[in-house]
Amino acid sequence: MLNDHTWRFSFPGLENLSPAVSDLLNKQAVPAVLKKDAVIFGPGKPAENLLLLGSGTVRVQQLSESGREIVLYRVHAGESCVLTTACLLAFEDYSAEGVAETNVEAILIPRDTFDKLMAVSIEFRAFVFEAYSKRITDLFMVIEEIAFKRMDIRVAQKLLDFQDAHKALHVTHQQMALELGTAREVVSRQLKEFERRGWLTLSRGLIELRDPAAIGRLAQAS
Amino acid sequence: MLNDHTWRFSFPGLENLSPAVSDLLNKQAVPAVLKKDAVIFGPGKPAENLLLLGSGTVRVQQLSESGREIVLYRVHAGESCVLTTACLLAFEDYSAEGVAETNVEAILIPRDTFDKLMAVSIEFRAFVFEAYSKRITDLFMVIEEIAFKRMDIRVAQKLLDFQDAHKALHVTHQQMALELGTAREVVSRQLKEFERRGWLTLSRGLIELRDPAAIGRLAQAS
DNA sequence: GCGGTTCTTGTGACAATGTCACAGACAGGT
DNA sequence: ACCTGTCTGTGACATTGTCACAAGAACCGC
Repeated sequence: MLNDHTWRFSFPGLENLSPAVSDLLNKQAVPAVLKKDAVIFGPGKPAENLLLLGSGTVRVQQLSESGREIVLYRVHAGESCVLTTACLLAFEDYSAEGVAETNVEAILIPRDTFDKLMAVSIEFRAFVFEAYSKRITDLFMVIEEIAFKRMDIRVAQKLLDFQDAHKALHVTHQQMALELGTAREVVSRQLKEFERRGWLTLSRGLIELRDPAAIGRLAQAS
Repeated sequence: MLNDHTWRFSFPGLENLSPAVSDLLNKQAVPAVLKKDAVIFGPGKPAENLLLLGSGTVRVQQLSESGREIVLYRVHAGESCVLTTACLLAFEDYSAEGVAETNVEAILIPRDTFDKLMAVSIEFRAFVFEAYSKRITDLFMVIEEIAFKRMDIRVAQKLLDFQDAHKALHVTHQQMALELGTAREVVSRQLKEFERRGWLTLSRGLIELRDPAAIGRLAQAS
């Protein structure tokens, strides 16, 4: 599916390119496949290409010295991973990394092609700037959450966000803690408290929501 | 100083523009002066221009519903404030705002001139992308700090960062708390503890460092 | 099955941080 | 001096983070 030029239909932001630009993109872009859990960029791994995701998701997370982590945001199909070009281009050492959360089909755009596209296409520029804006607002939201929001509310929100079609979550407490940037014990305690209230039931690697409405009411609380 | 075209010498990132590009910039850029404490952008204040700071600083901060705040980063002379164009261009409601921390001399670049410059100048593109990268890494560092670092260490670091030539800080505890995204009482307690150890002396609106070396040792601690 | 191993979860004790309610201290104006 | 608003100090308590450790559950080889 990625070796012809149909892949670009996955990118709503790139629909209105002029034929010449479209052509350039088709000629220079390199399809690639990344395996689940591959580290796409990270401390000491400079990236040379802009990444466009055709399928799958990439998780961007921050590591701390003490071993704790927090998920900053996810890049989904149809979006570009601007960090690979911009953030890693020059700046000081920081410890964010990007990991393929599933198998990923992606398009690599080399640096000079990227630059050419920025020069010739207003649509491409809009596409890139939207990506940047989205990432920055994502980071703002993360900061707001960790700096100002109560942990029980954040746990409740994650439960609702991550539940599947059967109101269940196949995650460990440790994985929840990583999402929230806190310690596993904190998550365990909150979940246990929710279980005590009858809002959910816990088993190994599985959380089943029994009263999503109640959880939702907590998640709404200021 | 801003009504001729000498202002551009303040911007190291814009030194190597070609004459034609330089000319465009000189013709279209609009000098402006912003008073101290002016709100440059914020919730419900869309901005239409890219801002280049000739002098002064702009503080970008996040507000919470509960009234607490945190400083995200500062824009200094010679830098561009990318949020004014990109972040506010479309996205959902968030509550960051930019405030002139001093009187500010700035250059406004209208949206279409900005776009033109992005199209024609590789140097200008590099300038803009560096600005974006810097902001994103700034935000990463803020997240790392508030999520993973101990408060006593963060207070110690701020003391060293903000001290003047006489090892003193003319700030209130409330202002320190805003920098750190915490409550005033927490800062007061930490400072009192430092005073007890003989590291500094406290008086109303003034902190005088007595043993910066000791404070530095704490600031270094993992 | 059985023992060994690893991953996951539970828990208590304690430290660090955040919240709330006040009181007192200080500076400036009148 | 008095009033007023701002700034600082403090105790009590709630929430969150850290540490140490134990118990359960899944998995594997045998």
